[in-house]
Amino acid sequence: MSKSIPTREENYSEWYNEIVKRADLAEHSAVRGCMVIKPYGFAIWEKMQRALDDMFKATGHQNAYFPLFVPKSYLELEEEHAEGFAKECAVVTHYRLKSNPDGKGLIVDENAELEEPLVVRPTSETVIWNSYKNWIQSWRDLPVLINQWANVVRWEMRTRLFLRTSEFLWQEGHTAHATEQEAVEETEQMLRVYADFVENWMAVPVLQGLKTASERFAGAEETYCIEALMQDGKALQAGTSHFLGQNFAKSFDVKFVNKNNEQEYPWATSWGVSTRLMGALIMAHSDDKGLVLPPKLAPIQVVIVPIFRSEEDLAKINEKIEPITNALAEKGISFKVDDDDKYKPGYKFAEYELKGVPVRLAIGLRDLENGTVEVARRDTLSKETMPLDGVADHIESLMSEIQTSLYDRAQAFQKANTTSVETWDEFKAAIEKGGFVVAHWDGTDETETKIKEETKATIRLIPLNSAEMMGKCVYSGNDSPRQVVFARAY
RNA sequence: CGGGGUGUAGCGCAGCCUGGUAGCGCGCACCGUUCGGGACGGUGAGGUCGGAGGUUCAAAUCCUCUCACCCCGACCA
Repeated sequence: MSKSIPTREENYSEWYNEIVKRADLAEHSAVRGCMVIKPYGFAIWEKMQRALDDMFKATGHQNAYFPLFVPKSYLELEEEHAEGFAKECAVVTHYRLKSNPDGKGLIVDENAELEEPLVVRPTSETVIWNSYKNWIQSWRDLPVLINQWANVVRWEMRTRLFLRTSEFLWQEGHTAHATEQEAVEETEQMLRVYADFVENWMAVPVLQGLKTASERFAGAEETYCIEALMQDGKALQAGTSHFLGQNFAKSFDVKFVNKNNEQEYPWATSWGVSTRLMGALIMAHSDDKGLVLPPKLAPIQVVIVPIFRSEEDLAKINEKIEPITNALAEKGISFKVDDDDKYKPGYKFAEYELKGVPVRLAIGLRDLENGTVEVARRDTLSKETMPLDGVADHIESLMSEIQTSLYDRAQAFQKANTTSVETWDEFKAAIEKGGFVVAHWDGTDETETKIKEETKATIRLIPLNSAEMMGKCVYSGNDSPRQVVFARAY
């Protein structure tokens, strides 16, 4: 194992790949486009899941589970949805193998073809609405507020660990409401939940807004999104929340009887975030020494490295460590004492920096004499020696300080890399430089496409609640009612 | 799917051009000395050379096919 990883400056994507590998987050599997999430990486995902799940429950949702397989005929029912996902579906056509009569191994049993092919879910709107048909009859059955944690498959041409894999883990919320207004409110509420999570747990600031028609989820009336800015100046869609109108209700013939005994189609939403958030987390905070994790999502918040020569030294040091770990445990702060004698302290320091552990304590014989301990912060790489007394309290406040500091740093970066432009030349220069570019757009697909072709920049979002501000489209010069946010994106 | 590249020990690589007993560094195991920013010495284990087929007395090396991964594009959370 070489000591250093490429710097962000040298090669950003290689830096990213190395962090994922070296911090033990994930690795490529033998299956094309799929990844193995390793225990340390999965521990972070589990923390994300826990926080999000609590937030979903707090907003009245319940978890359920729907099948992995979607009958092809279901997928076909909502036309735009079908068209949007058709190109990337894995399809199951047979249900049995048999031994190869011409040699060794197994072959598909041609006598075991399914009457109807099953699609491995790229998303679950269709199976779920097929169930909702039975669940929803009266206005009293509404709203239906369901979430599921699941894996989905989208057969991607080019994959990157966490950012885009053929199979990925996510949650998908699927709700049904009696009125359009209620569904829109749900859509917006869940977007705020996502923004809250990403900002307050991941310490990554996001922009919130609406997607343009071309970027909209297949089958949605409106797609809301949160967008985060990565350190290389590219945008990353971190979560989406869709207002689905009555499209799926109509396609699956789901109706309810309202208070006036009239048949109505319910209004739908769906919303999701995925293991892609892991990519956002990595790219938002990490540095050339490795991963940097916000305390709220770090599997190990504090690592304690005793510095010792003999077993006797270690025993003496452990006497001092024990009160600290007891106090940390009481405060609910996770820790690890690494007294492995195989590696030297310097090696351990580098290793835990690579893994992004927010705080490191080092304590040796010198400290025993002085009644001190060395406290190091991963985010600033700063160290201080402080008295043993009160160190747990200090760590507790460090946790929130680091959490806040990471957010502030990311927000300052976002601010510094958001440019407002008026002219096409300014626009091209700003896109080339990277970051979010705020500009007027005439609202046409044609202009959006032209801009994408010429600069590779896409409209990341139309900011929510932005005041009308007349101007001229940066590309066409036509009238534009408001500014939108452009960027090159992942 | 197009263009470029890479597959040889757990990891990183040399060897291939010019066919002839498979090597180096790191890691791993054991022993000793070390231990406050990636320690050192000694001994040792570990490889159907990505896979299949072909040429040849002989293939990591030459030929064909195939699979996987990486980088750059088109598609996408």
